[in-house]
Amino acid sequence: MRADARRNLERIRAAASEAFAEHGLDAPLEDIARRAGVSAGTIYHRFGSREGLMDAAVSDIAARKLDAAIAATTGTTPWERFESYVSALGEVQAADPAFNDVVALRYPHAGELRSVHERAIAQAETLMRAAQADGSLRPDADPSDIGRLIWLNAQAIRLGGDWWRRGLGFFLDGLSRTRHDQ
Amino acid sequence: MRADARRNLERIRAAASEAFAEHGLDAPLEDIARRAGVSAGTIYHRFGSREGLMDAAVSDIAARKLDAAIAATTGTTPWERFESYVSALGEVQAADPAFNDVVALRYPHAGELRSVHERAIAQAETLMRAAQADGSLRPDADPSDIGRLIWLNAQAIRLGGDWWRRGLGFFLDGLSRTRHDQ
DNA sequence: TCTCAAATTGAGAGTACCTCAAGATAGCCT
DNA sequence: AGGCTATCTTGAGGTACTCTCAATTTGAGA
Repeated sequence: MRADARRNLERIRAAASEAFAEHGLDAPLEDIARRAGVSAGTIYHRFGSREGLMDAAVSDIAARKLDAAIAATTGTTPWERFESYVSALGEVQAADPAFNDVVALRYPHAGELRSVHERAIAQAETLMRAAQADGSLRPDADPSDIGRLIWLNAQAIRLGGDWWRRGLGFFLDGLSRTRHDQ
Repeated sequence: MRADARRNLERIRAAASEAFAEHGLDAPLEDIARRAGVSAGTIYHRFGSREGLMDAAVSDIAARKLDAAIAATTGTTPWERFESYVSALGEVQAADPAFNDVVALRYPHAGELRSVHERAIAQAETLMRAAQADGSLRPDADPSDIGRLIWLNAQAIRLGGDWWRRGLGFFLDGLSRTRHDQ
């Protein structure tokens, strides 16, 4: 790759990271092109598509943020770990609109982002199964439910504000085993 | 109003009702104009804005559907009535994308639609307070939570499929008092 | 310095929103 | 019946965005 091309590639990547972090993955490519001092055509030439740019600009950061959420998971019981992970993930989502869009799989054709999404869900499924085996999570919940719950939580986060924490709380209470013992 | 104008108005209203019912309130106005055999400009001249058209084409139907959901509410206990209403509303939302958009307040500037939305939420709040007074709904839930819960449920319905019923079930279980007695 | 592969541009086609000046016409009035 | 005008409709045009591609510019090796 020519030196000027490499330079532009980096500037585009940097501009895209900023724009996506500020406005989520919907940020107009024309804005990104302007910030990078190139024309929109250059972005398509380099990255092929909007999804290609997102993969290049966001997937590393997103993967690291997911790792951070996994690492932030605490708790002594399986249920606590499950709850802790989903909440920690939500906090990261709330702090970064682009990451929230990744978790919500807003752009399913961005392959790298899709991997991050899938890993986020898989982690939740693992913790969910453990909590279920332990008896602290209702047995009639299916692991496939957790992907949808996380998607829904992403929508609540998109709403803005803090309410999502309450909403998630209700959801988690609904998933817990306790009330079904009756 | 001139006879030709009245004729066009009716055709536009009919085309809009159809298009909105099929595709939700996002249906392109240009499609509606084509179906009605007029140009898009005519719609703006008549209805002022997209919101004006939605009010004219959808609010009556939406109000009637809301009435039907309220009427479909059954149950002997306050909790049952609350649960029944939210579910019945969801069924109507799932059957009509435009009504779902009304409930979700996708277009807050459409005044008539906003009224329907507000009435839908107010009804839920009333039933919620009754269930709370009765002790069957957790006391730390706030009536303002129900508007958000219904909004979230509308997003789940927009996802498509049947899953929303499960999601709503988890939510309602989370709202119920039982597990908090411990 | 010359050359050409690589890189970039910007115009253009497509989608949708909304506006407005100009042209078409319904229907009252004579 | 025919003319007049207020009413109505049109379609082109501006905005914002996506994506493509032919034409042009430029880096850097020979």
